[in-house]
Amino acid sequence: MNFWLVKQEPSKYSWEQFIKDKETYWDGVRNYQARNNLQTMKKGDLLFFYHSVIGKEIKGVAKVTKEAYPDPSTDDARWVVVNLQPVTAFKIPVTLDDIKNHPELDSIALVKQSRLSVMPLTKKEFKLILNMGKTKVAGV
DNA sequence: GCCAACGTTGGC
DNA sequence: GCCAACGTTGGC
Repeated sequence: MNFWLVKQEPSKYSWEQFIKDKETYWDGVRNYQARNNLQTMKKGDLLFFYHSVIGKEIKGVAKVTKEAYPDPSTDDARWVVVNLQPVTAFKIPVTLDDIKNHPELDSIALVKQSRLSVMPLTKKEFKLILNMGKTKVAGV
């Protein structure tokens, strides 16, 4: 299993909306590096959902329910989406500051590559952040 | 194929 | 709301 972090501005698509929808496809990625990460995702992989710009915090955990397929929001064959379902909300949101202040997390892509919207995490990093959110997920 | 111009993202 | 960083585009 692989671990990921995806970003979205809550004014565009929020965690709260995601919970209401129960499932969504992650569209609008128009960056090759992010796209390549989407294509690498496997069903059952776990992701953190991060709110950029407003909040700047990780809100919860989601899982991949369908692997990459062509983005229905464009005719351009280069872009893909995956389907995601919410798994659990964090008891405590983990902020960008929390991550920057953690010695083992201050060099992850979220901090170093602020414009990348889909990025991989190691299992160790995933566990650390999960603990900071006071949240548990089966199998991690 | 280089690189200047431009557009977008996202932290501040 | 500003602007730095960075990715993309297009002229040469």
